[in-house]
Amino acid sequence: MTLEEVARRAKVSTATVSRVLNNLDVVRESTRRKVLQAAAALNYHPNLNARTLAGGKSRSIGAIVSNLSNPFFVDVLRALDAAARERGYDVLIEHTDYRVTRLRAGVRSLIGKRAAGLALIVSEMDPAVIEEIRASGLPAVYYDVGAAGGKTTNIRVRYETGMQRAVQYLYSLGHRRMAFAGHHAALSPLEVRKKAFLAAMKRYGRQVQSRAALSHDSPAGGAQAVRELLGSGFRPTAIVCVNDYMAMGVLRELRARGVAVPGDVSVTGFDNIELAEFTNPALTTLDIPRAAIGRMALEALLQEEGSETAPREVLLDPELVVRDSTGPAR
Amino acid sequence: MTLEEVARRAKVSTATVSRVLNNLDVVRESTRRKVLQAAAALNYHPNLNARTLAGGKSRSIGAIVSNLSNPFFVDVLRALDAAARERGYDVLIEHTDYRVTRLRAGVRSLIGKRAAGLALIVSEMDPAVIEEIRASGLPAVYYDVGAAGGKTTNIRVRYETGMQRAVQYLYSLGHRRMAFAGHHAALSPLEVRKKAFLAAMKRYGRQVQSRAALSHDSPAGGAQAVRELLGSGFRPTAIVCVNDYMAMGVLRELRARGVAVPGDVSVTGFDNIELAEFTNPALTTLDIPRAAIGRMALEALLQEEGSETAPREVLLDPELVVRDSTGPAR
DNA sequence: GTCTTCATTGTAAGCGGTTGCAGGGCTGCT
DNA sequence: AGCAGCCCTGCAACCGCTTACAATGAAGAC
Repeated sequence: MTLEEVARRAKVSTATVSRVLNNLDVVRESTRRKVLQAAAALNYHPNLNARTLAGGKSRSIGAIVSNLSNPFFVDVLRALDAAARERGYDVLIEHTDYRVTRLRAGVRSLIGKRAAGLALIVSEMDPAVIEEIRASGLPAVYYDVGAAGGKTTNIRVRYETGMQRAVQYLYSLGHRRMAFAGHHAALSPLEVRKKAFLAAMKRYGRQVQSRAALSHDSPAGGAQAVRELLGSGFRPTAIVCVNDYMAMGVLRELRARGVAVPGDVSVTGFDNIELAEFTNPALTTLDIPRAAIGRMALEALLQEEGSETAPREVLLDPELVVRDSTGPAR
Repeated sequence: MTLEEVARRAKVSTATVSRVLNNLDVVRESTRRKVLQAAAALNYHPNLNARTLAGGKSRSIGAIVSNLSNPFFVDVLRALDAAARERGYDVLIEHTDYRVTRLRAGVRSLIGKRAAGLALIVSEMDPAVIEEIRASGLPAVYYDVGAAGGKTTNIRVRYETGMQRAVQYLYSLGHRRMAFAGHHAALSPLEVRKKAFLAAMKRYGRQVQSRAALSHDSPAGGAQAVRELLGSGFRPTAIVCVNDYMAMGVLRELRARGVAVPGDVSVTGFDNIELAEFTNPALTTLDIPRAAIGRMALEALLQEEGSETAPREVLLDPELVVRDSTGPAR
């Protein structure tokens, strides 16, 4: 089915059909109905590829996340999607599984599809990719990984602040041996979180001991990290996790080993995903406003388009949410 | 950047550039290099819209799921994506939040983008949508909601079998008062699962009592269902959940009310998502081969394309996975 | 009744690629 | 030297839709 066939059937020109389909009000009501009827009768679906080609602009924005299985990313995505939908855009979702090659491929694909803007909510990054995006001229917003110049907005979370809050809280509960359970990601924010953790530890100097174990971003990875941690002989009284998703595995593994939480070991997460409230015990964590991030990302992208003054940099402070996975050190 | 600019810079025709970019081996090596160099220098990204328009065929397949927050859907999506990627396709992800209007919109969008095929992994459905897809002529695969005719493949899970296994297992543990915690979905498979549960119950006739509570698909919804269930005075010794995702909320709410699992009440889930293993207690559930579903969906779509004989109907049997959330009735 | 104006609709030139067909340059053969 | 034949390229039509501009006809102005 093409525009032309519809036009033929409605006995009008393709231009008119196009006008009707795009709600240009210049069309006479009777003509409009005729066209709509013809389109319906033919089960006509406008070719969106042709549309954006001819129109020059696209109504979709591209979003790339690292891991669709980690609810954090999905939450941001959903907010982004909802906001986009409100403005008449749809979003093309791409995911990388933390691999830079896939990041690059995703970006290329999105640019190739001529997305109206790019949202990179990823932990891995590569300068070349940033440069490629900049050169493409597309408005972009980066979460955590900073990028400068061009139509770029950065949304970042002050992990140092967050980690400090967590560590300080644990310290105040008497914890002096703390471990970090994270995962390898080419760059921030995981690296950042780990560094933030170490920095927070450093403030206490010799008073506290710490140690870090890295695995992959999943509950299984969290469990693995615990095994590594405990296997090493280091006996932490608290484990700070890079995120809630991994923390779920940390909790399970501790339980499996007969370690009571928070009796023997306290555990904290990061992100405050919905599930953090449903673990047993409920997880103490640091809240990041995921919905706001998604919304802001979209705003930023469309604003750039309108060339209004967009906030080039947004900073968010994680809030400590105390639940049941933390308690006084034994 | 357009093909033409690259051509100009490389001092060749657009046809040649196109050939190079598409790896048509007829091009002389030296020319090829020249073109590639020009393209790189210009940070050229082929316009995929123009490409599919001109080429007539697209390299992306569309996938629609009901709820991105429910890991079940994400798991099949990932498998689908991986399989697609292997064949040189990418997948356009659409999600509906269980709303038929969004389903319809998603399908239209996907057809408009001229996806090479459609995978509908959704719980809600509408005959009109099925008809629209059929009329579009696109190969499609449906998970659970059956559709007939056209280039259609159905993948379905024998919920009756699964539910029977769960109920029978619970029955053998002495349970006689069982409840079902599910959620409203316009159609299958939720309705199907509920019906399957009721059917399984019916086999025991008067010997067992049952009751169902419906909320929305989330841990919070599961908690809500428990509140409704217990608030009604019905005191089940076992709660069968429509899926693991909701079961997580069921577990939490029971705990919050001081109900021991499985001491006082046994709980079963459905799907066997990764997290089922990480709940406390670990969840007894019914396994559905999500990865296989994703893979099969893709195979089916591409097979249709090649017009080979594709299995029109695939049936899967859920396996009972016993963990720690079930035990003898009190 | 004639001319201007406005509301509608049509014409046709792209948008950025792909691809069938034609053509130019070389090679090898007689 | 002359010619067939193969490589490699270029030409140009077309994919389906948007949109600037032209054209049509009816209504209003004088």
